[in-house]
Amino acid sequence: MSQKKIRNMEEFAAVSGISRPTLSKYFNDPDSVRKSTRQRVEDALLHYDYRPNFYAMNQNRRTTRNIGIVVPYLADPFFTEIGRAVEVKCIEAGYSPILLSSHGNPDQENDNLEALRALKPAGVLLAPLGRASDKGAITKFSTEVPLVLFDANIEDTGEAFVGTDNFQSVDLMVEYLCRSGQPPCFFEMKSPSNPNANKRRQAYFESMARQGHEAHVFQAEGEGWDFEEIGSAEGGQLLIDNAFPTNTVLCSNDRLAIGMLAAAYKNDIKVGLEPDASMRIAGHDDHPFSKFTCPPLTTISQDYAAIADRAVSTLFGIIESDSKPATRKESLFDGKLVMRDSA
Amino acid sequence: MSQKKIRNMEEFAAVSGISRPTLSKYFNDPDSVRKSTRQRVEDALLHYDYRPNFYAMNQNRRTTRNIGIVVPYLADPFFTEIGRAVEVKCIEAGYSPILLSSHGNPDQENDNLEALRALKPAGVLLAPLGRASDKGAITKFSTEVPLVLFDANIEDTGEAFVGTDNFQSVDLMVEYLCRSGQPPCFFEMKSPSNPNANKRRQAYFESMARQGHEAHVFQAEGEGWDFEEIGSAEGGQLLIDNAFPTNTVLCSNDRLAIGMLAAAYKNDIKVGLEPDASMRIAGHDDHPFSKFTCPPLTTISQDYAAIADRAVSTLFGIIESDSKPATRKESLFDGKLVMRDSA
DNA sequence: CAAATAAGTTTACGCGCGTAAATTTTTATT
DNA sequence: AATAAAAATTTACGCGCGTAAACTTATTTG
Repeated sequence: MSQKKIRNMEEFAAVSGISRPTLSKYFNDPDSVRKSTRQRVEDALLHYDYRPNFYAMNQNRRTTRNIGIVVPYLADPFFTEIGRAVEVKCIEAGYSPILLSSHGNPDQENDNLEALRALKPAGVLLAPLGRASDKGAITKFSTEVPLVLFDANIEDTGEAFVGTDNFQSVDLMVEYLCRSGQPPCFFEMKSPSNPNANKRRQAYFESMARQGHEAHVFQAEGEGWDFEEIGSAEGGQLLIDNAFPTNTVLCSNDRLAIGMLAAAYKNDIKVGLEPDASMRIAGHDDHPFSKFTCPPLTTISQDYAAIADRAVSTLFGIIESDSKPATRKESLFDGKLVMRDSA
Repeated sequence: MSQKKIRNMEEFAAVSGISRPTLSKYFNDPDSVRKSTRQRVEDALLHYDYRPNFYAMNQNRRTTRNIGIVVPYLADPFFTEIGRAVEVKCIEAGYSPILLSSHGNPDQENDNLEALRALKPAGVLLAPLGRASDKGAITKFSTEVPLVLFDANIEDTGEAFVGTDNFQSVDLMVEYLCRSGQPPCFFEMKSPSNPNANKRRQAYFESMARQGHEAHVFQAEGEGWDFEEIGSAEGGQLLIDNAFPTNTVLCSNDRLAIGMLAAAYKNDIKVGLEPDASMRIAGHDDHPFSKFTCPPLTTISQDYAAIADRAVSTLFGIIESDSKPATRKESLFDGKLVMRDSA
């Protein structure tokens, strides 16, 4: 590495013996120059410490190579993991992802979109808060930037949606629970922020009807994203009160189930498949912690990899064709049953 | 909001009746212009949709208002929360934080610093991976950008370090455990990536000596960040083998403890303070999940808020004085004992 | 090997804003 | 009201790079 500090592309052109416009082409897309030229540039890069100025670079570009990724709540490891999966796909495609969290707050969600707008991103992948989301703001944003939703759907918003088929996944779970023991009750939040919750309730009803069982839905009060706390407090009370008409509870998501399991343990209510257990509890999402609950949680795993892959490839399809698709496409992937010990 | 689209500051100057240099001053620091002028700008902003171009703005600035925040592993809610706390402090101070995760990978840590370097940030707050970190790269980075370390210390690297006083916190826990029952054994990973682990082991030795008890350290094989898995597999085996000479185990961190609790449950080893319990297990960090383990985990809570506050204010002190401190300062905050049911 | 095509070079302009210097206007002080 | 000080305006330049047009050189093709 030479001592000489390269101040700009002009200087790098001088020392490398390659014209500035060609260097500019190279940095925008190394494959857009001849192989021998690419090699010469890369040799020079080994000798001189130069990188194009990020700000000057993006100023005049029609479109940057930045991709915004917005998740509703990064402190939830489920979103950390799916966010990361999306991030990796973007990097692989040669883009620069920027991961933001809305922290469960619709104002923050809008702030995130505003911040991204300033970065003039090539596209944005958004897992919206759901009910609390400012649909108008998102729709407006979508007119300016290619937008693909994932995880949670908002009708007619964004160019496409990618997520899990809740009807398939819940049916899979209900079918399993009915086959292996008493039919499940359904436990969820009364005003779920996430639209998947509504789909899952509806799927539960339909599936129970198909199985010829009566549906029983229990709804917890409480707002926000402290699902474990709500599951523990309200789900626990239902357990203590013996309020569930069957011995099996399907929770709308793993975090509620995790709270409920903690409450069951605390109240000496044994959960699981063993003969001395009095309850079965199941969840949905295969949260990273579900392996380590007591007992380990039977749940549905979402196909992270497939969702991330499809979301990203859909967005890049739009970006690279430079045209919005005629129809808004929804891609749903199947969940898989993860059988552990809790149900 | 007027229909007319404002394309740049020039146009906004024309419609608002304020000169462009004054607008430029305003956008750099609203308090640098007269109150009446500020009001006129803000009135105009209500009528016209204009924001300075992010890229053009940062191109010629001596220093941007971007702050980099790097945490080792965002899928660990502990880091998500402390990262968020730091982020909020930066926003309050009028800066733009950018949160990045190293995903447990030193190459990624270097990539993150490289990416930040391109953004010419005013400063960076780094929670390093620890042992695996590329100390040379971080030190070099530190010569170019004001750098404050937090959570995990690397000797002589960065302008300052802010974290928890492991000697105080571990002593607090050991003292409590000894007072309330049998003295603790110590369970940790053999090659801990995080330097806090080494401090905690040493603190355990010293504290046990002070209490007049023999120290017993058990080390799990295994690399990486799958702490729960390691705690469950190796800690569980130790439980089954009855390898611990006392009935009390202090885990180096909560995530190991969470895994160990899961293994104890699976093997019908009752953990807790009740008469029929055969083991006590404690952790360190007050991981967001520790409230929901079975039984709830007795642990040490770190003072997130104080650490975030001090780390940010230290960095801003350096940025605003535009001079590196003569001596590298280390700020350590006390941990608090969180008594739950596991020990 | 000539013609056709692809790739690189030269030259030149502009993006949107930071910033400096000289000047004018507004506000504060006596 | 006269003066000093502060703030805003006018004018002007440059940052580092994208990009376009005209031209030259290298590579491919038959």
